[in-house]
Amino acid sequence: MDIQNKKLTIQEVAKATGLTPHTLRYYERIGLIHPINREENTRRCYTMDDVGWIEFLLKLRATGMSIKDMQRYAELQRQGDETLPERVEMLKSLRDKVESHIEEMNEHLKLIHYKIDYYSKVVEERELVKV
Amino acid sequence: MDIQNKKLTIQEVAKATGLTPHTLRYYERIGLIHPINREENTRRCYTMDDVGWIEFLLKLRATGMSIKDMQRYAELQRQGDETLPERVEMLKSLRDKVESHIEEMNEHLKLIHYKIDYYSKVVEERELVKV
DNA sequence: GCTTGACTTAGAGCACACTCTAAGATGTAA
DNA sequence: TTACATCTTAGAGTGTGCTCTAAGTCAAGC
Repeated sequence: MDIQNKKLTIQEVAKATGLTPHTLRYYERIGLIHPINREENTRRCYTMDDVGWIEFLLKLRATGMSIKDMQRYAELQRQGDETLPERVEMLKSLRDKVESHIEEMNEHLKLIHYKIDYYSKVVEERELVKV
Repeated sequence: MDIQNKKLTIQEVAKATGLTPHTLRYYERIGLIHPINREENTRRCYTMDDVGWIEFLLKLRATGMSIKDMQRYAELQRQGDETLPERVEMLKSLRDKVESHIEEMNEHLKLIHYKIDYYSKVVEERELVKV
């Protein structure tokens, strides 16, 4: 069988994505994932495309996008190419948010470095006094 | 009155820090802030030092430190200089977490940039076909 | 003196994002 | 065939971090 057409069980997708079967069904229920095909029986049969989409979702999630916004994005995706401009706008807004978040983290990092250095020196001096 | 010794009401601290009075009381209740002095009556009287501590807390929070860890840090801070080594360890662990978080965000940012470019080109081509 | 508004507390309620339970159906191995 | 694991659903429960409510006290302005 073509590896691209390989069908996967919910367990296999869970293992591949790091999500639990519970969470995969939850994401489908709330519309983050389109209704997965059921082949032969009532059980879900995922494709590699589905896994790709879930991995993209996880990246959106990791950047701090809310479920609400991911639902909107998923809905647009299902509506087809007509919605590309709106999706680009969403991605641009996300890009700006992530960029300013990174800037903020870099600022906080400076303070953390400063505190580590300063406190380390104080500890050193206290050690010297003891000896 | 010396500006450093200026006493502040909960409203003033709320305005200065961006937290609400509710949240300020909550943070005190759970030990993120030491019990604030009550002068003349039962009402809280904050000092500039208190505001400085709260601002530091907000930076810890912004880096994703949990309330539980902030409680631990606050407790150590109140115990004095003996706990400096443990606080340095906490800060080092936070530094590592923030650094790898920033790295991850930069990776995600690349994908977002790529998608924006790719989709923008697709949209452009669709526009050309229409005209 | 009275109203208005800010303060106090303990504790309830909320939004988010899962995470799990219960009860039943179905597939797989011995 | 029997046992057991895994699947299904709807819906309840959980952890985190607030956020608000209720009921009462207090102080300042009209």
